[in-house]
Parts: sequence; C-alpha cells; structure tokens
Amino acid sequence: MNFPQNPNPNFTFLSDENFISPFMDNFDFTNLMFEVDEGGNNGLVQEENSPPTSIVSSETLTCDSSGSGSAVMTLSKKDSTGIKDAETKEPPSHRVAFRTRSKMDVMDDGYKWRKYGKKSVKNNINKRNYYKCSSEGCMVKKRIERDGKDAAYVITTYEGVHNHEIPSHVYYSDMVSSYDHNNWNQHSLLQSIQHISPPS
DNA sequence: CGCCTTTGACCAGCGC
DNA sequence: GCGCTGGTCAAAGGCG
Repeated sequence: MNFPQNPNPNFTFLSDENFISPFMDNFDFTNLMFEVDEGGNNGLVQEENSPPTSIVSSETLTCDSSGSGSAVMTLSKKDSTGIKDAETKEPPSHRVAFRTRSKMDVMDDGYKWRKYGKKSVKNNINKRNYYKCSSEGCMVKKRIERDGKDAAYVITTYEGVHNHEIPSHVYYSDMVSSYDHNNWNQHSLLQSIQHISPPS
C-alpha cells in the first residue's frame, strides 16, 4: 500500500527522541484522514458510523504517551495512478484532513498562513476558515472548521504540497523556549502525521 | 508601511 | 433553468 505524500514534505523538524510532547492529554488525536488525489467527497470521515476505506493502526499514529486516537486513511477513486499523477503534475491534488480535539482553532504547523475567507457551511453552526500559504508561489491551502456535532473537535484540511522549505525552524525553537503548551500540542500533531505518511 | 484579518460579493458546480 | 452551497476575490480597516 502506498501512503499518501505528506502535505509538508519539507518538514524537517525534530525527531522523536528530541520531541516528546508532555501535553497530549489536552490534545486528542481523534481522527486522521487522508485523501489522495481529487475525490468525490471532501475527505472527511463522518464519525465512526461511516467506515473508512482503510484504517491505520493507532499505534502507528499516536505519540508516545498519548494513546488516545484513531487514525483513518481514506483513499479516493484513483489508487496508485493518482499518486503518480499528483507527483508529476502541479498541486493541489494531495489532501489531508484530520480531526482533533483542541481548544485552539488554528494548527500552527510552522508554515505561514494567510486567511482569505470565512464561510458558514451547511450542517455546521460554526464558520469555516480558509487559509493560503503565505509563501510566494506556494498554492497550499488549508481549511479549518469546528465539528458541527461537537465543537470541541477541530477539522483541519490541508490541500496541496508545499514547494518550499518550512520557514520557521527558528520559530520552533522559540516555541520550545517559550514553552507554549498549545503549540507543543500542534507540533506533536504534525509529527504524528509524519509518522503515518513518511516522505519516503 | 507592510501584512494581516474581516466580510460581503461574486463565481462555479451540483442537484432538482 | 434555478436555487443552494462551497470556494475565492478584493476592498477596507486594524495592528505592529
């Protein structure tokens, strides 16, 4: 089986040994959803009653002491051919979505994002926020919305692949030094994504 | 001054 | 064809 490509292939931040989050107790990894290539739906898993195409074991996903969380990988209509196409053509064709339980709306992943829209969506009293990568020429987008059924959960969807280095290695150092719990949690989240979809 | 968010308008896709 | 919905644009204003 081919794992979908990491939306942030240039992620080169700290390794496991150097990065252990002690704060996962207030940042639960509930669902991790991958959609490779353009799919019919938006790649979001509709709770537990809609079984995904395939499920990655939670051991693969969870970070160290966390233990709470289930990972879900959904492959849409095209299989390996879609992946190949996506790698040879322009993005955005990679889409990664995950649902987390977090008090914070925005996942700070080290990239710089610029908000360009905000919309009310159907079946969700909460607004959906649209972000673009601020780097010039980078077309990666992400959507962030609160789960309509449980506002404690945040659904984040990345679309596309960054074509540049992560701009904030220094920033991560700052995060560590400032001991920002929330950012630590987010960092752990993204580290988990790397676990489930190694850049190969 | 540059970059960001906000927000209403606009556009495209889809179902009926 | 029409209406609904989601996604994007762009002007205006705020902030450092």
